[in-house]
Amino acid sequence: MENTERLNPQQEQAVTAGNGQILVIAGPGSGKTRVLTQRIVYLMRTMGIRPYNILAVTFTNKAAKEMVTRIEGTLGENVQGSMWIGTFHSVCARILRREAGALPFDSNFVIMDTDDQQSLIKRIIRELNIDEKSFKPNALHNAISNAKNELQFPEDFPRSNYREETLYRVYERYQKDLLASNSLDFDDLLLWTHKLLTDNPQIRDNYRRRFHHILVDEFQDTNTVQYQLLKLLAGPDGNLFAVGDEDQSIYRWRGADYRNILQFEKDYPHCQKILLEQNYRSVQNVLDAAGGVIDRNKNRTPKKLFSDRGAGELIGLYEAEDDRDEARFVADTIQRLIENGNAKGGDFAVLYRTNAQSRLFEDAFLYRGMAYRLVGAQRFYGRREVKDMIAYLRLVFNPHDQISLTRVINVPTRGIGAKAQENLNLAAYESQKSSGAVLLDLGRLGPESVYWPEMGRSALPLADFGAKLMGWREQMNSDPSIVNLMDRIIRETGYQSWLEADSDGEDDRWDNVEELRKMAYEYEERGISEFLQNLALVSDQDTVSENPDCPTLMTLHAVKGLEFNRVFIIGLDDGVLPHSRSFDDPEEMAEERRLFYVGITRAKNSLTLVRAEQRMSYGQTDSMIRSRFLNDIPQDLIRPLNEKTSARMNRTASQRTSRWENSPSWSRGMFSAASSGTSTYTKSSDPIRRTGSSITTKPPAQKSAAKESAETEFHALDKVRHSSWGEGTVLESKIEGDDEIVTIQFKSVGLKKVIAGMTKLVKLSKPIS
DNA sequence: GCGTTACATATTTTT
DNA sequence: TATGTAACGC
Repeated sequence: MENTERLNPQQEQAVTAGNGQILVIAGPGSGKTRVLTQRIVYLMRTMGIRPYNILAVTFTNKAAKEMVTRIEGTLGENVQGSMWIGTFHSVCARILRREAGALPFDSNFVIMDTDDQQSLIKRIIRELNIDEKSFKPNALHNAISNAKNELQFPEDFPRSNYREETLYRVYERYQKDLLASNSLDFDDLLLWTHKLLTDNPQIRDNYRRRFHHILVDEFQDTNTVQYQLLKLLAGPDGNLFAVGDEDQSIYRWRGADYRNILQFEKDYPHCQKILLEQNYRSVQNVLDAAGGVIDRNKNRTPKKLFSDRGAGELIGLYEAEDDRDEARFVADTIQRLIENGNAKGGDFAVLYRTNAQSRLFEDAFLYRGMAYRLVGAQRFYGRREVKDMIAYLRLVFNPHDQISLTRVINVPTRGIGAKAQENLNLAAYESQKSSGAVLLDLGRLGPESVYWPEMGRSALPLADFGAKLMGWREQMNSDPSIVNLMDRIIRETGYQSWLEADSDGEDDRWDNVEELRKMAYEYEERGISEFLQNLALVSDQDTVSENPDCPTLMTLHAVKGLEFNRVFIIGLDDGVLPHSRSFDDPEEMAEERRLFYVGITRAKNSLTLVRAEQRMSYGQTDSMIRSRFLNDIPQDLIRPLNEKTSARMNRTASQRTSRWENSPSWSRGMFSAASSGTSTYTKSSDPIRRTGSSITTKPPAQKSAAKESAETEFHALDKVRHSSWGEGTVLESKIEGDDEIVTIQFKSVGLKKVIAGMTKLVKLSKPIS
């Protein structure tokens, strides 16, 4: 985003708005982050607010980090210690740990992630003898999550029919089990904080007094609890600065409700509403296309995005014969532009509705030997091997953690099967202890343990594992190093060789464990407790390089907040882009539209839309009709790409597939509504979930090409002086948007990132000694 | 326990 | 198609 220029009048108005409630509707690319950070700077510099009195809430760690970087870069002072900037979840976790005295759990609670929740629910279903056919774990999980988002504890949950009664029983048990392991799930963090602040007015008032100014990012994505929390913290007359955009709300299915924006205006009738419509990212054609699509939605603040970047190219539209042709077209186009020297790999993003769509594109890129980056569904922390190691550490830290125990008790397999676990759990239940406690008893006393006889044949392997667990606990207590503990666990369980033997074809699984080991290393000083506490709240995006020099493949959801020079949106077919699951619900259709809108507005200079007449889904070829959303783009902005590309493609013999080689007339005109209108649309285009790596760059050989188009003023190893942090050495400097972000190792305060130009940064001619 | 097979099931995933 | 898993037999 530009930043050397002055704020535009609306931005200025937002930044310098006085006290009270401010609602900033920030269109895509309108300098939202800048307004937010400048606002904080303004509060501190001009209004004299202490950082201690400011709370800024975001949805992602990345956004929080970015804000810290920018604020510190601008102010030239450290605010991280005093100002609270973080995600809803991390802020709540922090509050809960501070106030645990008033809560039914310990301050060192552990946060369960989605997988943990899922397996816990599965176990409960089995234990309560509930019919697994009519109550799917996923559905139950959703029901519980929704209940929590709507501020319902089990006792508040409706029980007016059999179904609800069953849900209630699972929910109640689920909550009980979580507390028994001193664990909270993501939703609990918000729910318990809400309860804490509601039940304890004096605690609530403490926080109200502290947070004079509350700022929220991505306000359209708040759910009920989150919005209620904000209101609790701000109070009826508080200073609440909310930035959002109804049009970019794409997480409805997770409880997000963009109508909180409307609600905000009702709840705070005196609020100031400011509209940011000037776009600094895209050319006007892209914005007009986006406007055409989004204007059809109701319940929104009408906006007219404008840009001074010129009209730019027309929006390309390619109607492929089938999905392979679709991938082929995109890969060829990208390859051509790169080879011509007209673009760099990093300029491109290929966006799609569902992860399954990435497959053909991966094939196409691999076939051409082109590097690409896949931002995938499978998260780093969701990987089995990573989760296993975390579960081990959690179990050592807290042997009563039943969920972790269940996860690793027989991984790698050590002769503790279903029967043995049953015995163990039963004995625990009967003696009113946790399974972990019984296990430790067996480990310590062996055959002398009172539990030994009832374990039957499984006594030995159980005692053996118990003894190991005991050893690890001793290790943890005598040696604070997490890495040493991890290494010992790996050694004594033979985890590495088991993993390597077990993983068929997947070569990078051990790498993931090593990656976790690295992360643990960073926590050596803070200790295992903090490591475990933070683990679930850390997103893996933080560990990934920002701009690789290659095209990125990702879902429309994942691209939110990013921008690319050239964007391809693929799969513009009814049933894929408005996804067929959304057909019967107008709200869902509106969200599909927003999703498309978000995709379009990622493009800075060039946007190409692609669809396919036929697609393969579940081994079946379906005829598709063009997405209804295409009709909402002003038609004079669209340039059909078919004929041209067809001519070129016929010359590229080596890349043909036999399929379209013989195809009679695959090249269609721009609007093939007539031909496709006759085709039958068969419903299922539901894709399959890919289990891939979270964020992968392939082929690895081309992974880390060092580039940076624009020239940086500072370079690695430059010695510099900063107005308040003193002297330091530049480690890295790179252009992000229009900012130059300089990473500096300061003698006084260590590693910091600074925005050149925002702060006085003087190059020292002579090296500092 | 482990390996096989049959079977249903298949958006999106900030924390 | 392709994947995760439940059920079965060794």
